[in-house]
Amino acid sequence: MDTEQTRRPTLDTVARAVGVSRATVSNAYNRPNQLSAGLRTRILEVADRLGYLGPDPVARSLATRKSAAVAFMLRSGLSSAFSDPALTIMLDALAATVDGRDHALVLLAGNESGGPRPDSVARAQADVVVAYSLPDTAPALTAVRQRRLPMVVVDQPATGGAARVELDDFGGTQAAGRYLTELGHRDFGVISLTLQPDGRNGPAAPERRTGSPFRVTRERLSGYIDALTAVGIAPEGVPVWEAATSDREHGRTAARWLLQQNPRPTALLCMSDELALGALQGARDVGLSVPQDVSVVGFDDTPPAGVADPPLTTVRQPLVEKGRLAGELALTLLDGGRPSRPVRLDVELVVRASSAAPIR
Amino acid sequence: MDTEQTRRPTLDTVARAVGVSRATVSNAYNRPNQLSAGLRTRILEVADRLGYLGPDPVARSLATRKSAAVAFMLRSGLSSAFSDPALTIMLDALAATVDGRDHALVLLAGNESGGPRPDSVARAQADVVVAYSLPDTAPALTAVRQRRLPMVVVDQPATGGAARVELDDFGGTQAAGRYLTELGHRDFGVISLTLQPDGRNGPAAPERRTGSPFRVTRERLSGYIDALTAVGIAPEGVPVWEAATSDREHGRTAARWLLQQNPRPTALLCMSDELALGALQGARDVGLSVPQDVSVVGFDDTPPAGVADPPLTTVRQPLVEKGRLAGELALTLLDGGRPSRPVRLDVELVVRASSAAPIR
DNA sequence: GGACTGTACTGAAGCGCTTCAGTAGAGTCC
DNA sequence: GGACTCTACTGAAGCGCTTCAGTACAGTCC
Repeated sequence: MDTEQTRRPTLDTVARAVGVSRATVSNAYNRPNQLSAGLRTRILEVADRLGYLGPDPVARSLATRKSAAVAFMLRSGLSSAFSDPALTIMLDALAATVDGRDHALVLLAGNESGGPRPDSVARAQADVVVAYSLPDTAPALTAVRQRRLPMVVVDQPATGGAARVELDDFGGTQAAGRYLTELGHRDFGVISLTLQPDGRNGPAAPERRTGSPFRVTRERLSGYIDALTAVGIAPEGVPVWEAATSDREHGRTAARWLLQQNPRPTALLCMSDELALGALQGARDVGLSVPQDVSVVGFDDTPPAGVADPPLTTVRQPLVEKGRLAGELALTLLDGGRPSRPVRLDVELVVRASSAAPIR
Repeated sequence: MDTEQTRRPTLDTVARAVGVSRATVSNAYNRPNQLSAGLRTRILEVADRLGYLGPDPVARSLATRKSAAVAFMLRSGLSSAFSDPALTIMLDALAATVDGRDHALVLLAGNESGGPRPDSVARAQADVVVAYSLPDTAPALTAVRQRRLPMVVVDQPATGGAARVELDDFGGTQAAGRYLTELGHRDFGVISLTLQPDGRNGPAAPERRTGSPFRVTRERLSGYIDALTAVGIAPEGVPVWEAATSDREHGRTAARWLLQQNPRPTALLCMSDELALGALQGARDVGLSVPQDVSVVGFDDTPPAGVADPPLTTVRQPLVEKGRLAGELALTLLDGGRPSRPVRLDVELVVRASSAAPIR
């Protein structure tokens, strides 16, 4: 007898209590115009009295094949969503766009392989997924495709009908590189984002630099290299440090190593502001001053770049715009819209005090 | 005929193809030891060939009543999770703790009422929920209780068996206030976090200051007031500005108004670093310098506080520890553990250059 | 060689909901 | 007053999976 008390009420409980069919109770919640206002009120009252909270989300999802959530696939741990400024700003804009759509945001953590495990994708309850800067080879991408979930990809090549927003990464680093060569720099060091999805951290031999599955890394590297070869610098001679993650600690380590090379670089080309900010510290560690002894350029133009000491010369990318666009594309797909042509965003070189002509 | 081709394969499809029962296919995925290794391999092969991705997450959730997700209830929009430094740092630590548990993180956006709408809570697919600094009266809390989901609350009173982690907010602001009175300050202005859940922004009359449903605001205000009354200052005479959200823009506006009051405060007591950072700018706006003309203290000790100009005197709270603890409590509840006694974290006054004795 | 024990697998009953094709009955129309 | 249309509601078939109580059968034991 008492078991009815302890079990959570369901549609059925309410239907029985009111003396109508289950379908009618369902309609009371989902299609108010399918029943008389009076009955509806009565149903809702009884439901309330019984402590029934409305249709169970999971059961509803099963029946409707919708889950009212947007999934976001991260390249690494959940934590990166809250600690990497470039990602945070983008997610912020994405969230703000998707907000008010009554969809929750599901964050899918990635691991070393670059992106979430396929089974956590298979398991995720979402109607649309946004992938951000995963390696082209990420198993997670295949999993999404197999589930036939609509997807928008950011900063990576589109695969099989995904909507895409991307950046002129190449143009950005090329501009930064050219700016430095024009200042007269000839000895460079590169602090790179991950080149290969094996979590390595350290100097990257030339073999490792080609065919990176990370579009962003690939493009940014090509842009820098392009600018250097344009003035006759041989790419193989340029030392590259590959940072396992984009944070200051890795940038610092990288800079310390690069500034020990011979010839010592007079300019450090970084692939993110966080790395560049770390490089600033690294230079200080080895007793060099920026920009007198060494110039440092970053990428992203996140807020810390502007207030760094010295303020960072960097390539500005429209992070907010990127997030907003990704959000809008996700909403379009959610409504059954077809993915439009890839959207490409422009970048802009922002010159500040961390760069100067080399001392002859 | 062809419809079989276009429909997504299910457990049944695979079972039929292999010629075994559905239960056996289910076992192949969930309880490998319940069938022979050979059969299992065969099933997995066929599944793979058919493009079957493994049990559908929603159906599985319905059958098991588990969803492999942790929900986080935000007081305001999704976006605050990525833009408020104090929140970001805590979430980062929480995420890092929960990570590797194969649970996704579901972010539930709040609205003006303070926290998510009850129906979005009712709809959320999660096994445990973490509530952060919601008003005591938040409908979302009731909804969680009705769903009988385990909950851990952070920075708010526990209700009905929730696990809790909280801060010595009172002690923190009391210490900050006392420090300033000891320096000789007697004229104060307070920049407060939201007092009442109606989204108001502006000067807060004394009626509005009592009985705030926000524990954090309540405690921090009491701490400040306590320190002031201790030296004979009447609380009603202290101007308080209530900021609708904790960001710099609001802090700036608040400071401009407070510094126009008569007598002009010689110290601004802020309830967050973001507000204090804005107050720094606000003081500058009206031609006052910090700390010569006016002292400013914050709360949180987020990274920007340390690098502000001038660096901010503030109350440090262990944000990382807070997030980590919340994560661990969530994991405990997830495993069916009972909530332990509330955990209370200590704070510490960090004196930097934004505060000084008033000029006589 | 009969009783017992595993092992490997199956059938069927849910999990809680949505939705579609109806049906009953009241109202409208000429 | 018969044909038609609405409105308000119901019955039942899923959605795709897990799980529990079996069953069948081979192996072990004395």
